[in-house]
Amino acid sequence: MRNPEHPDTGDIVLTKVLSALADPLRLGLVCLLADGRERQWGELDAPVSKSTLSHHLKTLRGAGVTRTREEGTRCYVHLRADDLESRFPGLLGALMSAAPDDATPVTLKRP
Amino acid sequence: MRNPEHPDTGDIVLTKVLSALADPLRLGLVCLLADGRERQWGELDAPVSKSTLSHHLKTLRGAGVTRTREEGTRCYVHLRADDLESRFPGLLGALMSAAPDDATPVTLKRP
DNA sequence: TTCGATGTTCGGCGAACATCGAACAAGTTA
DNA sequence: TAACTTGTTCGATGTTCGCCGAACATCGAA
Repeated sequence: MRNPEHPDTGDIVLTKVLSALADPLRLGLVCLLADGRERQWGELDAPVSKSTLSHHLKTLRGAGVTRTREEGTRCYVHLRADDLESRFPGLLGALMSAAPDDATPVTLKRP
Repeated sequence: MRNPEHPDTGDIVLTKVLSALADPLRLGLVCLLADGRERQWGELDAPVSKSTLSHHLKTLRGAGVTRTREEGTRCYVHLRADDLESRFPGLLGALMSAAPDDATPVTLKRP
């Protein structure tokens, strides 16, 4: 992730957001991040390989759903809740209240 | 459409709805239907072939977004707004307020 | 400087998808 | 009955997607 590409808030495209959230695993990631806390890659316990997880996080990032911050070799990710709320008012809340049923559960590795 | 398959309201899956709505053309169809009126297929003016339109409408139907009714050789389609609202409160409204920017415009033939 | 940890990118695979034209099925109408 | 209208289904084609392992790049620590 040499150049983490994050779309500006105004450039977030609805269909891309929907595509990003249409995958159960990515929806699970968003559910986990919905508490607003920033997480490090390594904390995330998802049932896919490292490279696949990287791809999914890239997809979320490219759609404007999450924002990634680098610190040394580590990456931290958090939900762009405020940006999404201002671009698509009410959408995130509506999704989160129904999402847990369909999302692939993503948890945190033991502290 | 020998057997129009419509999922029960309780069986509507969020990720399928999001997938269905992640396509600009299908989003455009939903925008057109958002006024709650029932439309006949022939009324829909979309920039794709007949068979492709049929496929898209089948996708929406299968996801539980629309409901199709047959009458003779004609088919009428309408948005399952109430069902979606009860299953995912607020979702449709949040989508519709931002959708027109990204959706492929679908209009009605000769008004 | 060498090693280990952390992510990214690449190549490849099978599955799913979007699209079209053509053929088909089922009613309506002449 | 024959012709027309309406929508579905069937191949075929090219694209995208999700997934993996392997190779690579980068940084911090020993």
